[in-house]
Amino acid sequence: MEHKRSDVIPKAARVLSGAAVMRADVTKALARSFFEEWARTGYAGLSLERVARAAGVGKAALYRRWPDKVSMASDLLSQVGLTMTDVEEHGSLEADLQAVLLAIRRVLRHPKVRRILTDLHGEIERTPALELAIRPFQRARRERINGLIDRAIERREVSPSVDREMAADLIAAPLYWRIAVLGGRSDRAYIERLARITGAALRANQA
Amino acid sequence: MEHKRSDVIPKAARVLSGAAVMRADVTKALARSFFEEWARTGYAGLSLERVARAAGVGKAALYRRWPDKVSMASDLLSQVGLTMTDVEEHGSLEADLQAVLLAIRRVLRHPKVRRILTDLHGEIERTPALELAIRPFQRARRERINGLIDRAIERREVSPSVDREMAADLIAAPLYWRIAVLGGRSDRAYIERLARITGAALRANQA
DNA sequence: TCTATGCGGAACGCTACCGTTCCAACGGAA
DNA sequence: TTCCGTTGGAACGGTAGCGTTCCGCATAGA
Repeated sequence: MEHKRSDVIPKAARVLSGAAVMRADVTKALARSFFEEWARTGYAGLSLERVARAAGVGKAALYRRWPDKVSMASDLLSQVGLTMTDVEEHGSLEADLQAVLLAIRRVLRHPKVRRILTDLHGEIERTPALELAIRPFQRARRERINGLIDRAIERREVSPSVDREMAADLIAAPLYWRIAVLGGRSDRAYIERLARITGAALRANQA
Repeated sequence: MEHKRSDVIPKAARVLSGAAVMRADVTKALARSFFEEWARTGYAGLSLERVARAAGVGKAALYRRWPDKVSMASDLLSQVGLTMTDVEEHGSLEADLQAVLLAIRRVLRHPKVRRILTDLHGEIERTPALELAIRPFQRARRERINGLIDRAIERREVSPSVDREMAADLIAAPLYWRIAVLGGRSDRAYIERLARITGAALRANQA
């Protein structure tokens, strides 16, 4: 937060120094090993000493970049690319839904992402600073779903008085529950049917 | 598992001993403080030393009952009452749904339950033994939903070829997501609308 | 009353992580 | 080529939990 990387290494240092800048490969190795350890041990069990060791890096190099665990987590999370390029328009509510569900599944399929995400959801109540770090992700998902609903309203597939908040819950929750919480499978047929049924729910969703 | 309380204190000891049995009030204090600490620090950060201290009890008293953390957690979880008395029949699919949703909300409203549950879902991937301990709860929820669907089929409200697995996901997930993951509210109106919309989804759910 | 056992409390040795500090060595910009 | 900050590595004192062991006391059944 107040100790982002840019604070630790003021620009002046890069410009004025007649010598080395912090090595990008070391930073990358630390970030990689941070998420690796997070998935393995959970946030609470995460040891910065082990992170540095696993990265093949001295502890000093880590503490020179981030002052503590929560700053490191927030900073790294905020740098994860929001690969939200798709503004899908697939012709119908069900087709749009299926595209969104497939996108969610694509993310939740990575075991590391799945573990970090469930762990994060439990940890946020204990470490509120982490909530700020995932706000952008929540907003991104929300906007994506809002776009989907806007198009459905234009097509007169759902009522303009639809409850968007509930719609967001209806779309994201069942798949998250199935994959991340229950550890279950979700093949193509499951996604297709879930899209169809969620579509029916949204058509019935009006204030 | 292999170290349940009944193993640690064989019946013979109670019968043959000319003296004291382990005190129930101490056991109860330990159980209480175990869940308290769990909600506060998370499973990974849970220290048995702190549990004993908070219970006003010596560490020896704790280790005399359970050999380690995971045994204690499994044993205590298995003793939590499954308050599943209600076999609700409320006349319609939507009314039954609303009753189930209200029951779920009643559980998730307790902050301690909510914290332990989200923490548990994250921890299970790391500590598979915990999964066995919550199987009974999952089964109970599943049977409850199965009963609801059976009645809906009898009333010809949903197709007999309904996908029960998906139905279970559709019913439980959105409310869990909203309350436990997002930390959001869920007033009476929300529950009523969610019941109505979920009903529409189930009516559309057929193979 | 006698007696066996659980009781709280304290201490044991061990391991691990924190956050800091020092060092000699390396390497890129001027 | 010079020079200066980053590098990996090691060590620091401090905190904390684990799982065990030992006390002297309290207690409840025979």
